[in-house]
Amino acid sequence: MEIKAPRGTQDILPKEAKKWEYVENKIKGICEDFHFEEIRTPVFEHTEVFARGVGDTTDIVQKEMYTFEDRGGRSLTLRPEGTASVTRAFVENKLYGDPNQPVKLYYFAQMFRYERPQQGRMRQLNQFGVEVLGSADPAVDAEVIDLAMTVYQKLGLTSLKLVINSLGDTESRKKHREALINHFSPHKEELCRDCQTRLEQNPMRVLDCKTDRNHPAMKTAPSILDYLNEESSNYFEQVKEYLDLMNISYEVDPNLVRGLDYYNHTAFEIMSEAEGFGAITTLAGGGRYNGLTEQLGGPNTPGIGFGMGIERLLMALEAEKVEIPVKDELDCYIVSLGELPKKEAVRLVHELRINGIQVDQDYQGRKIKAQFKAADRYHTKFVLVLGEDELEKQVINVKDMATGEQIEVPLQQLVTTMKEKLIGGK
RNA sequence: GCGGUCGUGGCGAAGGGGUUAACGCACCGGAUUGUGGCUCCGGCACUCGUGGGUUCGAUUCCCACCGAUCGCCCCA
Repeated sequence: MEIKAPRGTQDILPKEAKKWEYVENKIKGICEDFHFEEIRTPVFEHTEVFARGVGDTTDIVQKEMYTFEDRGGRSLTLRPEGTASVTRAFVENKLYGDPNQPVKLYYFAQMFRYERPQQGRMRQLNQFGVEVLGSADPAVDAEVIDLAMTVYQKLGLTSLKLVINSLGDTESRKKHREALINHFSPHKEELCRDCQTRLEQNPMRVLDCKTDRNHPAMKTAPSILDYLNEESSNYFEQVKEYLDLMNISYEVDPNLVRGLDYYNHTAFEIMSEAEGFGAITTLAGGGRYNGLTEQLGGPNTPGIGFGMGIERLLMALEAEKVEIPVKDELDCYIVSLGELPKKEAVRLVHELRINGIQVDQDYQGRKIKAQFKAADRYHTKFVLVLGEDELEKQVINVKDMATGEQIEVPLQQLVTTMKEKLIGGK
């Protein structure tokens, strides 16, 4: 075993890929119901898109990016998340000028983060995400949260927890920041090393530190909710009101901070509470980012979105033992015996297929018994047996694998007969 | 980036310094000149993760590396 997939990457084999396909289709249908449209952006961007967008002090930018130089000396980065890319595309393509506002977008995309892999944490991961740009209506915040919750619920998950918080606007955050620094500075030496640097760079993130969660200063730390100015506070109240109207239950956690710099106002996270889910519980996270378009050189446009891990979604479905319906059947399989019948089989397979009938045949030189076994493994509905005798009579034996019944059909009528049988059987 | 556990055929899994590496599943062939799901018989590991060391001899002992897995940090 010499060549292996790079660390933190995985192959999605057909059996698993069917589940992905099911989940993706289901989600796309929900996006259509919510009137979101798909956007596809490049896998890599200029590094500054993320450095400026996501924020220099974040873990993602500081230690998790796949950054490389291309042959022209440009610094490029494989996207670690979706919001910065979509916002860049929004600005670059002047979607703010589109008469249809807000612009409601969704994406399925691979993300890349250089981390130590473990279950539910890959270096190449898949996210579904949405971004709404161009509206500062709190009903949009509620809509976006509703979309995420709807996805999980329609897929069959029940053990979910929605946690929300408000990070306030710039003014509120500034005041809160000062309060935090004043509050924690006397205890600085007692905090963990990470928190000591966080205190300087992004004091808010001290709040969701797990190492220091039991430090007495944590409990008395100033809550952002007490520092929201009237506008921010009203905004948050309205978001909650809309959630209430839709009967979406949530928990307010003033320590929910989110790791990325661009967030303000609404922040939220959806977690799984399913048994046996391991250490990782976050299924999706998102929030509002009203200043981001400006940082990426566009006009000031409000935005909100979330990212949802597909790997984790599938894990959650498994943890809750939700059955994913996958098709594992084959309409027809031609068993041929001998040289001439094999030639005729090749022709027949082609003919059936161009008539929209699913069919396969043996390519391993198997004996008849083994061909039947193969057909059985494929869960074939009808096996079509063609030997020298049939060929001479210009007929083929059609065997219904469920009942064991076998009938003789003239080759010329095979397509029509099979069409009838398959439509009737569905 | 840090710590624990692990690495034998396609899969699951025994073994243990000595030369033929159990067993089960799957697969292929036969019993049944051309018909699946049962039964029986037979076949199926030039590198026991990779590299180095100890030894007359290593898959088995030691070291390093790689990978997987669980946890920490952080997040999707």
